[in-house]
Amino acid sequence: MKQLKIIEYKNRIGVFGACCFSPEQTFECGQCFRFERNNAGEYEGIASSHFARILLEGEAVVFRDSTVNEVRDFWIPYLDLERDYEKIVCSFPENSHISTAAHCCSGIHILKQDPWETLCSFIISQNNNIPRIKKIVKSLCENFGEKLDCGGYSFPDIEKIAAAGVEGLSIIKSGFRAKYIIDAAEKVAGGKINLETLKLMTYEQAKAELIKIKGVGEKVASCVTLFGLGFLNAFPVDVWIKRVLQKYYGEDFDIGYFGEYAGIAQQYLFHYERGNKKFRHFS
DNA sequence: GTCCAGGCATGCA
DNA sequence: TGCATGCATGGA
Repeated sequence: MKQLKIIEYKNRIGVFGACCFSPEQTFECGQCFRFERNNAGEYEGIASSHFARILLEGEAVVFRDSTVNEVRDFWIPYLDLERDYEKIVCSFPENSHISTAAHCCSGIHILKQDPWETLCSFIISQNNNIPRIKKIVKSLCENFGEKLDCGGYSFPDIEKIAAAGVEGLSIIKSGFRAKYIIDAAEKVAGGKINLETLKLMTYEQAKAELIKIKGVGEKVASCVTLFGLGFLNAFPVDVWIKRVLQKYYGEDFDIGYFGEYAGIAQQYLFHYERGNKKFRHFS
């Protein structure tokens, strides 16, 4: 655990002492869908019903338009700023592909997102591309969320989505995923699945519960446990990760290879592999 | 027009 | 259990 210092100055709030945090890498690596880079080079967006503008200034993680309380109680946990990521990177197997990826993507933090928001977002992510996932999530919030002082919208309540039904949801154009979102909302709103209780289970138990929801399989469930429930050992395997594993680790890859922080390794590999493709594309 | 996108449900062997 | 196919939508 890192000891952080919060300092307020010129209507900004600076957090000092965090380890290896890059807003760009953290918000561009596909784990959340509501943050964008603005003209000032800050990352701005909404998580649940909290708005922030986030940037780096020297050693500090700086927040504009926030209060000290909000930074301390919401954003520091959300951005996982107290965790010692350097120590975790050192725990990965040396001289492997993960070393390169980790070095390159060392600014990624695993966000502690709201479980319901994460569940919805990753149901939407299936067989979809990131720009359109963002578009659909935005539409979901604008149509069913609450308007906030910043001008944006909160992520919608479970009950509001459950009440909308499949037909009501058609406005967001999520296609065949609408029925999955509604099934998730009904199961959670109806108490069949308690998302907070999942945090107290083992990773395997929590995942098994999530897979009871229609449209939630191994991959989506892994993402929800990793980004929404705090299981850093979760290792979501999607098309990109499959490619990486085959390329660098062979067919007989053992899922336990990266240990208790496999999810962090997964994000390094995912972001690194996607970055490589982009690079090739432009070269 | 065709292909593809942080998958999953379904049907069939 | 393992594999093929359809699925809504929109950008390249």
